[in-house]
Order: sequence, then structure tokens, then C-alpha cells
Amino acid sequence: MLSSSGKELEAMVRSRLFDAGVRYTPGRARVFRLMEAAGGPRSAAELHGIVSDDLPLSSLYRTLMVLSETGILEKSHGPEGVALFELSEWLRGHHHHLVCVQCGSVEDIDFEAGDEQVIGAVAERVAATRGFRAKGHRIDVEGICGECAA
Amino acid sequence: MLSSSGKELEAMVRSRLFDAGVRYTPGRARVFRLMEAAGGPRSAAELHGIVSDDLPLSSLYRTLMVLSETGILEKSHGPEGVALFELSEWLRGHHHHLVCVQCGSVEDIDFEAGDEQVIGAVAERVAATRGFRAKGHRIDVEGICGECAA
DNA sequence: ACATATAATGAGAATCAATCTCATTATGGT
DNA sequence: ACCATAATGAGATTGATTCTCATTATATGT
Repeated sequence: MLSSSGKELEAMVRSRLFDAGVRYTPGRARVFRLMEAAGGPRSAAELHGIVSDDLPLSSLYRTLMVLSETGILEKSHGPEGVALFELSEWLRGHHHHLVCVQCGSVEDIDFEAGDEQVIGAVAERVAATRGFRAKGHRIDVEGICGECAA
Repeated sequence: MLSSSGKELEAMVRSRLFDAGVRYTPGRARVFRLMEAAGGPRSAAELHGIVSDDLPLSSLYRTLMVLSETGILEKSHGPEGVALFELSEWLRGHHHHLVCVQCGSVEDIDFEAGDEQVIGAVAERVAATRGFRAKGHRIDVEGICGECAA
């Protein structure tokens, strides 16, 4: 679940960009709102499909890069290797992904606090045995979605 | 940990390829052994660096594709989006990854059976609430490796 | 063993997402 | 309003990956 309402989020973004010396321009606001509305990671192509004819791909890519570099967005990669973007955790809240191995769809999921706590502890313990200092974890639950099972 | 010795694994690969009507050629054996020796996911470029001057990139890519399609290898993607390959779980055993967010290195890690069982249960439960039938899960523990911390 | 059909290989061309370049336009601070 | 700086758009460029096609190797039936 989103930890804050749209207005609050926008203020947080605005201030983080300001701190980084980066302007909150209409184009960036537009991309941010697209990402806020998305229920999971989205590719540049998907986003471009939505705003189709009036946001150049090069600008979209640059905006996604800027927002990633400033920590507004996080970048990952789908099964075909295309870059996927989503709001970062400090805006969106910690969550994981439910991936349909059939159709490739990805949905955000939230684990219960207790589960999250257990998993975090395991991750830290295992990391320590290899000399790693654990910072976080990323879980993809793979399965067949309702659509594909039907 | 690897679930079987090299000879056994090779026999399993051989038979799986045979069933798929695909030959176990010297080139494929070579790539398979490279992957067996690797301690984590590897990119085509990394593999090509090892065998450098005598395995064409196009052949390497094709071999990786064939081995992925036949289920010998699994394909994923690193932070920069480049394709990474590793032995699939039925050969390698179920495991997860320890990712250094600093240098990008990736190491295989095995969770304890008990932990694995707990996490699997959580995954199934959460998936069910969304109408997904969970098939498995994939965990990246992110942190700073010993090298980078030093 | 031989011939033949089929699969695998290598070299280079083609593809496509992603990034870069650079000229133009917008913005914030004075 | 001016100026320095940042952002944008269009198109060229890059780089990993895949495709094409001619050549070579392998398996199978006789």
C-alpha cells in the first residue's frame, strides 16, 4: 500500500529533487504521476504507449534516468531484459512482486509485518556468514495468475 | 551447494538434451562446464572473456539460448540489464543471490531448510490472496560485500 | 563403410532498447 | 529584463543480442 497520499508524495519528490539541484518540471511531474498510478513496474515503452504522441522517447528515457538517479524511481529488469521503473521504497513503501511466469505480468504485493521481519532476519543472518552487510532484500514470487489459470 | 557431482550432472544434461532432440556437442559441453564452475550468474561477455579467442560470440549466444530453452540454464538480468545465465535449479539446487550494491558482484547462497520452508509458506499464502498459484520464489539479498566494505 | 538428411557452427549483418549529441527553449536568481 | 544554467526534442549512435546463410559435423538407414 502507498504510505502517503498523492499530494504528500509530490511534496516529498519536489523536495528531494530540490535538494539534488534538479527542477520539478511539468514533464517530470507527468512521469511521476504516471508511475504513481501504476500498480507495478513499467517499461519505457509501456509508459510511452500511455502518453503516446506527445512525449518524445528520448525525453521520457532521460526523465526516467534523472528520476532514478535522484532516488525517486528504482530500475529493475523484466524477463526479456527491458528496463522497468517503479516508485522507490521510501515513497511507495517496502513491497515485493508477484510475477506470472505465463503472461509476464507483475503486481506489487505487501507482506505482513511479521513475515517481513522474519525474512529480514534470515537475510541478515545468511549475508553475515559471507561477510556481507545486508541492506535489504528483493523477492519475486513466481506463479500463475488468475487470468492464465482460467 | 551442488546437489550432484560433475559426472552425474553431465549425465542429467545429456539425457535432458537427448529428450529434447538436441545434441550434446563439444561446444555445448564446454559452455555447460563453464557454468558448472561458476559460483553465480554469468554474462555472455564474462564467459567469452574466459574462453576468449576460440569461441565466437554468436555461437556462445546461441548455445546459451539452446541451453536455456531446454531448461539446462536459467536466464536473468543484472542491474545493467545484461543477460546472466546460471545452472537451473533442478541441476544446481534451490538457492538465492547475494548482490553487492556497490560493485555489482553476485554470489549464490543457500538458505537453511527451515528458513526456506517458512518463506515458501509465506509466498504461497500471499500469492493465494491475489488469485495466484505460487510456483516458486526468487530472493536477492542486497548489501555491501566484504571487498567493498573494507 | 557410404550416402544422405538433418543439426550445429561461424562470420557478419541486422535489430532494438537505451544513451548520447547538440541546437533550441525554458527557468530561476539577480 | 538579463544572464547563466538547466531542460527539452530530434535524430544519430551505441552495444548487447539475435538473425541469416553458407559451411561443416553428426546421426541414421542401407
